[in-house]
Amino acid sequence: MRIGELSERTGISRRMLRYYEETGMLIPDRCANGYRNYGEGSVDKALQIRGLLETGMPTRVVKQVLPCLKQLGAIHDFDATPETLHLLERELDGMSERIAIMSRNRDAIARYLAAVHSAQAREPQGANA
DNA sequence: ATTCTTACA
DNA sequence: TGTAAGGA
Repeated sequence: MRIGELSERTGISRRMLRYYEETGMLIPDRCANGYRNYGEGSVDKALQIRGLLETGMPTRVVKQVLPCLKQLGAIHDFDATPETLHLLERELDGMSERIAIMSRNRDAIARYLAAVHSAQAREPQGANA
């Protein structure tokens, strides 16, 4: 399939799909006319890449770790290099740290919202902006 | 109509 | 990341 179809099927912009290729995370083959030609497996791969990227993992790491992951994010590669293993250990720490930060902000926002709701419940007339 | 590359905002 | 330019 060409880039347009993959984009529609994954919700990932054409721009980002080309970026995935540029960074070596998802490399399609080319048709005679120069158009990118993606295989069916590209749908899952693209989604997997986006998921990893959203955890804050840098593209260079995603590129290196992609062949060690399975569709849903489960590990299936038992012969990962020692370097990759170490890289993953560092990523795990980074992810934990980001999760901690997000948790703090989530709680802060939840408390703020609870306070607002509580105020509204007691002062229904509040005609603010 | 769709894609391609390069480059700028 | 989006968008524009200039081609195929």
